[in-house]
Amino acid sequence: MSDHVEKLLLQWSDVRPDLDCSPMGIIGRIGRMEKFLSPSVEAVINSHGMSRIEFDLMATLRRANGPLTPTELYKTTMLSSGAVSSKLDKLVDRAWVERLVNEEDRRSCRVILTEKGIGVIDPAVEDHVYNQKKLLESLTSEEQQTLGNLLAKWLGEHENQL
Amino acid sequence: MSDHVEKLLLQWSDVRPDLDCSPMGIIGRIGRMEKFLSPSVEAVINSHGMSRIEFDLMATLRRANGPLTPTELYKTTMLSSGAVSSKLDKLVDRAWVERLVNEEDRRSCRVILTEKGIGVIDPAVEDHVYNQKKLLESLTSEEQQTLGNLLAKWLGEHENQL
DNA sequence: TATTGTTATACTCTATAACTATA
DNA sequence: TATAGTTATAGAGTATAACAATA
Repeated sequence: MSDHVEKLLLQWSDVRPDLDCSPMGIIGRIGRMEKFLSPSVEAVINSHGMSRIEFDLMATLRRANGPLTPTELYKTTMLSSGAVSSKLDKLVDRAWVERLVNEEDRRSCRVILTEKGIGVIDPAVEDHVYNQKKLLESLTSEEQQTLGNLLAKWLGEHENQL
Repeated sequence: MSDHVEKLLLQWSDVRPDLDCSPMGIIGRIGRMEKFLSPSVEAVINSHGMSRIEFDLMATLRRANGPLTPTELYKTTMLSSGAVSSKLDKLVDRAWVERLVNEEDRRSCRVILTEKGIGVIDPAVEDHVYNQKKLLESLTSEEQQTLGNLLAKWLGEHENQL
């Protein structure tokens, strides 16, 4: 069973035999796997009445198990500060999160999930994880382990370059 | 050296010990690796005076080594037909590609790279591949091989579900 | 009637920076 | 003067479907 990128590499070796295109084999496939995964992940999340970004914010708050500032939120989610602000507005509208005044530094605030918000994000995360599990079933659990470790190794070195 | 997703999994196991979040370890990392790779890939491509989408279209034409219809282009690049149409307009403006009339089916056309276009895409691809190679250097060539094979296996089964 | 490609629309996301209120 | 967060703006991409020309 060959994939799209394999055909692409064959074409390149015909047209530009002087070029070693093997790095495309990995980076091209990472991008392609992302493109295949996204619609499924998005669909599950949307079925819980939220966008993927809103899910990321709520899930970040949930697993932090306590208040976070908008700055902490945009740094861990890799979003811009502006994006976090406007998304928080919409989550506050739905009473899924609250902004608490920070008495120690009144420029800042602390964002928390409401009880209602926890009631929304918990089943969403459960569905999300179940969906992810199904999506990976075409690899054995050993292959999944290996894949996860290789990605973790790469990320460990690149994230720490920041 | 631990990565961001590992910390995230630890947090989940604290807050929701009932949930097996290990699938996040792979899908989360795929998305995160993509987010780290993109800016670098984009920067190299932009330095050749084109957007990533324009690069994808030009590279697709280059390795096809002959004319393609807009339909073939949007299917292989996973873009919408509308996106391809408007991007082709801009590439035609720069005289990097041409639309040839298809005498056999006058609804359709055949898109080709001009000599000028080939002169632009070839060095861009060379730079792109070199950049990708550098980006992967934190993995050994054996690890790269394993990673590519695992991704290819997953994609081979999912792409063929279409 | 179906298909190819183009065009138009509205929507989302992004990046940037101006702005406010505090420190 | 610097920082935290909000707000406003413009640009790029996407999805959708209406549309014209042709089959």
